[in-house]
Amino acid sequence: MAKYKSSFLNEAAARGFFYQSTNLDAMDDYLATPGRSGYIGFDITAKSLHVGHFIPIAMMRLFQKHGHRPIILVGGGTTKIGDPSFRNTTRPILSDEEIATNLIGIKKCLLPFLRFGDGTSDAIMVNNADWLDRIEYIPFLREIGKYFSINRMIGFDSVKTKLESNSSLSFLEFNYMILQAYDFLKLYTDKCCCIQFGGQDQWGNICCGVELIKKKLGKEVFGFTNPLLTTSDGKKMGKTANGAVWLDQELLSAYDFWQYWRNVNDADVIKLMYLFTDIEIDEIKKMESVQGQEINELKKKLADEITSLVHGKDSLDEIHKSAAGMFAKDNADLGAMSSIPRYEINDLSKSAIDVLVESGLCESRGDAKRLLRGGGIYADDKTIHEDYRFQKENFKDGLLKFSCGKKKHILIVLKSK
RNA sequence: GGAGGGGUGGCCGAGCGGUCAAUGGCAGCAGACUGUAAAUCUGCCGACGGAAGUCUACGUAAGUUCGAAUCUUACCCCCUCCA
Repeated sequence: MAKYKSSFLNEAAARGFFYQSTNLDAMDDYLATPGRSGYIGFDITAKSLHVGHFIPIAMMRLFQKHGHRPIILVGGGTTKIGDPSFRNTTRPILSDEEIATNLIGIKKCLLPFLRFGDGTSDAIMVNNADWLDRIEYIPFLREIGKYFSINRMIGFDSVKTKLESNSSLSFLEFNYMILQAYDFLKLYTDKCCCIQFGGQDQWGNICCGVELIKKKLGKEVFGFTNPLLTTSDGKKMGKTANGAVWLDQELLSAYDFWQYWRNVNDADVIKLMYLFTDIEIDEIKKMESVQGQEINELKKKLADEITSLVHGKDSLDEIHKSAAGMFAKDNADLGAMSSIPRYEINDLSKSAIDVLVESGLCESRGDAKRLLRGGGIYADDKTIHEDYRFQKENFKDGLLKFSCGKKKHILIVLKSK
């Protein structure tokens, strides 16, 4: 039944992580023995990872689960250049300080997913600034640059797209793939790392590394890419009203994180179960037949699984309480909903508009007015208008639920003077 | 270095002296329908103001005009071709 000799590949393929790879048979043989090393690179352009990074992370987790050693390469060096692949805008170049701060945040994001340490399958983290920062131009060109064919490089889709889109590709950016290839070479020689993982957009860059090692050392190493994480209607996943779905609690609360998964498209639920939960494959298979409204239960399960992985199991209880209170409208206990943002007022004469703007529920006064006129603002689930006045008797235990649309809520706290 | 084409709101993309806060599309937000889903339909979509209106915006800076996103000049940036 098993398609591959390697248990890792079997599970990775079954769960939907496989997009394409170099010499699959040889890689399968290689991975059939535990204790192998594979790496994934992250650019450190922000201080947290987000859902866009989730597939590679989940896959490294799987890699580790099957007894291999994940190497997380952070691009302290390459972030100073910016990967131009498939992008039409040049990435902003970050300062050394920003990169250093981001590095810490990223490590923090990875801790729940991977076991770091010194054992054979323990993850390690390396920073390519350690070698890239010290490169000397002429020796580098002579030792590495000579293996790259410009003719070939401009043929890569990642580059071609950029060239055809009427945007310029600077020589700086053009070097990105060479440096990434060099990373692979470096990890191969230093850490005996024979596999590079990445998103499908990294294919060109990954192949460069595989080829470099082949040409320079005559050794075969492997590349493996994941499909891009998209929703069933073809959009990129990972955006909420507030922006990206960050893994860092400070950038996105556990409650909002849970809500994100609770609200995914019906058609994506099963796919996400396979990719991001630890639920056994056979068990997920049984869920595939669930239809209609029942899917909501699966979504809750999905949200629970992923949230407890990222933010800890303990966060769930509180999230469930808040969610039930906000959506089931039983208004049981506003006081218990600590996941819902609060905003204090001490003056009942304050206008609804002021509160909406100051609490962050609306972006500007104009925005607040538009929503009020359009009937999109609710106090205690009843539509309110611009002339709304706060009244003491509307507060329950000093709390009043204020909502923008059906999903964004805050609790107004009445502070008695 | 030379010749030509361009830089417009989150993105794409019209406009080419007044009626332009700027057509249209995408994205976004809200409403209806639902299941805290999708699709669909409706409305909104620079800021401030109750409103009249005011301010800020069409690469940057000066200028011509009663009046400029639209014309002129300089500068910056991008693209294409030539060197």
